[in-house]
Amino acid sequence: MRLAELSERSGVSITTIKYYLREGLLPPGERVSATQAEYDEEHLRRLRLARALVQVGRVPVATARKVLAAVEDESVDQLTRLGTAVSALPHGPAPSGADGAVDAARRTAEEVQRRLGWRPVPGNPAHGMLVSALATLIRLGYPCDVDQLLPYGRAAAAIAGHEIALIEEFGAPTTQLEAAVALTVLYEPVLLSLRRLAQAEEATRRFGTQT
Amino acid sequence: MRLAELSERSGVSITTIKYYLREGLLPPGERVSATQAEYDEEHLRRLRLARALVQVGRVPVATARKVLAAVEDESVDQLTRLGTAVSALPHGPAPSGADGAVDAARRTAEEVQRRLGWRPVPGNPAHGMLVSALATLIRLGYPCDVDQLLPYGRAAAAIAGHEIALIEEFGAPTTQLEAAVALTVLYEPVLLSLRRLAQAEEATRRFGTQT
DNA sequence: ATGATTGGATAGTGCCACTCTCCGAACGGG
DNA sequence: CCCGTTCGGAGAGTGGCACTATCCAATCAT
Repeated sequence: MRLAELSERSGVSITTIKYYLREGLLPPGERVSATQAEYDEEHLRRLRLARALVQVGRVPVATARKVLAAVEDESVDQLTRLGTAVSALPHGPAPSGADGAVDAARRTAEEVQRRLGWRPVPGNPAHGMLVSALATLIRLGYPCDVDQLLPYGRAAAAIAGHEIALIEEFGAPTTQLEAAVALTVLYEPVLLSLRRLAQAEEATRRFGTQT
Repeated sequence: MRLAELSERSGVSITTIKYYLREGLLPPGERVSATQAEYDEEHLRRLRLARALVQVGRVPVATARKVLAAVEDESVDQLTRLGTAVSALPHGPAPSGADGAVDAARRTAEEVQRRLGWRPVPGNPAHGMLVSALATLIRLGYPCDVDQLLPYGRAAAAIAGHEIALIEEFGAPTTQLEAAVALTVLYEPVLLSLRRLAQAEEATRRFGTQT
């Protein structure tokens, strides 16, 4: 198909697709002549995934390029590709450094992981994200001790189990990786909005009966 | 205290504090002379909360102003203030409109809430956020039927129950509202990073034994 | 008295996701 | 074969946003 059709079927404007091509989010189409290129269903899927990452997942364009590159890199094994792709996703700023709050947060984070029976993964950026968020809570004076966090951890474990099982159902390796990335990013707003809805439900149940 | 001390104790640069004052994130200090103003501990708390919302919660400055204004608006009752504050938080784009995916997403969202026993809250922006995210998943061809979503909903309910109970422990109404906003926003990265850590744990457990 | 500091206002910076505009080559109906 | 249309590509420009650099006059400390 041509650029115009790709644009129509994906709902992404032609100029934006050109921009994505320039930024490497999308591989170039198969050149059929000096000024014409042909795109296939694979391009359409990639474009939709890229669009979802950028718009829904708020992943910066440069980051999305790395993620998609890792998904397609067939030179390494599945688990490494998955790790590379997920590590490239945004994680917020790393903890500032020498700070009492950061030290306390780091200790809490490690204790939580130990209590949940998770093996520590030193290089995981999600760990830095957790420490940074906990340090902020501590600085604001809000409680975030281990007992507070365990319910979150158990909820996360339940969800993750579900997700990994779901991903296993996708056959081809690249399809699995695409699914892993898509589900990791796109279920974030689902989880957060369900949490807010649950909060609203619980708040009205406790604080008031009307409206 | 003076601006300089407020800056030092909060870790926010003087120019940024001035910017926040201009944007209404922080009430002006008490004018002690034509060119001097005095700030108190309340300003420090507000500043730290605003900073956390903007930096960690990625809340736009204009949005943070509305949220903080709702928290301090003592002219209405607690639950309304809470609703206003949380509604002002960012929710991503609303669903596009006339689209088969959006319709299916809306039906799924309502069914999930029904199955979880949550009363439908029509005006809640979190609902739009959920529908929008589900529509994106549907467009990408990933499963997000009711059975997939129920574990997320149950996890969200468990977490929300914990949080509302925690908020009730804060005495003063304004303090409670501040806590509600802070916990809603600042626990988001905590929850998401725990989910990613849980995914990593589960993935290594199933897909490989080393690294 | 006087140099430093303070609070306030205005304009500018840097980043980022697009988007506008132009170009020359190719397609295709007549 | 002709010519208006469409195509892909490339560089510069736009708008939004979170700051930030600079300046100014009043005031404080010595």
